[in-house]
Amino acid sequence: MFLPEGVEWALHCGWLLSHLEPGETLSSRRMAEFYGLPPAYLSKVLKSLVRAGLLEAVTGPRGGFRLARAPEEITVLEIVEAIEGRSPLFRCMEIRQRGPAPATKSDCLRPCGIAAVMYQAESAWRNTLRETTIADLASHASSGSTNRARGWLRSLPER
Amino acid sequence: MFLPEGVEWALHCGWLLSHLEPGETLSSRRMAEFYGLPPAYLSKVLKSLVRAGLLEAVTGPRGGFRLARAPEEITVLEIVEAIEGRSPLFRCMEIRQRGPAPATKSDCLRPCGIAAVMYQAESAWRNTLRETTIADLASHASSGSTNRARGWLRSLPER
DNA sequence: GAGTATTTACTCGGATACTCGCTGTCCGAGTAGGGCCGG
DNA sequence: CCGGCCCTACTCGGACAGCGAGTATCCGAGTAAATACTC
Repeated sequence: MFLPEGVEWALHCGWLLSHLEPGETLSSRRMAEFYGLPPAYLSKVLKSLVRAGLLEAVTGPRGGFRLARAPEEITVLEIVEAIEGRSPLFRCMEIRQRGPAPATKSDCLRPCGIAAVMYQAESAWRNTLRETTIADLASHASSGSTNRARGWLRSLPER
Repeated sequence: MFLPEGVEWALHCGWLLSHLEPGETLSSRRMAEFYGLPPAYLSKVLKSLVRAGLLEAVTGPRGGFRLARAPEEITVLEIVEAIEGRSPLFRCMEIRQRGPAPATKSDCLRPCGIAAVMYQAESAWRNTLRETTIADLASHASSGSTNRARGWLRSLPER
């Protein structure tokens, strides 16, 4: 059971978009080229980010995507949830209520110990992802990676 | 993207097996009956736990499963990994090495910031699951649940 | 030369196939106990 | 009544279908810029 591959793509693209000048956009086609990804599917992934309000899309020539907010205001968790969905990793099916000796209604007011542990672990996972923003990714990236991205962006046909 | 449903089943069955007397076993059929689960598929799930060394299986009449270790020595994480696999939730495809401006070998000695965050979050998730054992689940369970399980176990045809 | 209508090329957006893993099921090998037969 | 043999019933174990989410792709609507034409 893996996270969708699009999550990784979305995070990398978010990082790349944070290196644009204000107001500038970058097309899905360019990003797919930079990372060697299938353009059509990447477009689908980025569309999810637009729906979630994390990216803004500009149609037409010289159009593309840009961050809808400042990089400091976009967390890794938001991007993950935009692609993967807000549904919990662990879904309690309440099997304790089934069978010949089902749990009573009063017992089920609180989640069972198993669900509690799973929810707690998932909360730890989400909290870690929430503590990192796109800006953090950019500031902690190696200078080599940053220079490569900026250089490639400048090499694109201007305007 | 959900965790396999078998994870929940395995955890509940582990909890139930911890209520057996030493040396006693409980068949897959009985457990499926108790939780209202498809017997064949539950058997498949429990088989994974045997492969992982968490459960012991006894074939033949009056056979079944029992915990391979003391409940205090079996963590929730071990059960999850036995079903779901030891592979990480996030799998870095190293897309930074692809495209027209690939990352250099020296840059890739360390994981990129994105992979680092994902691994850190996953580590937090696993650590939480590792801190809880089957014995903890049993001790924190409501008295109602415990009594229901014990009572049902005693109601089974003896020997 | 300047303004304008047209063409063009490029973008995102939604609707449509394909693949693989989780879900679900089945039947076979093996065993422990119970029953039957003989002494 | 007692011992041994056989048989049955029940268990786990591995191999075989079905479905849904993720993967991948295509074409259409819309737009901004560049172009060509007219005045």
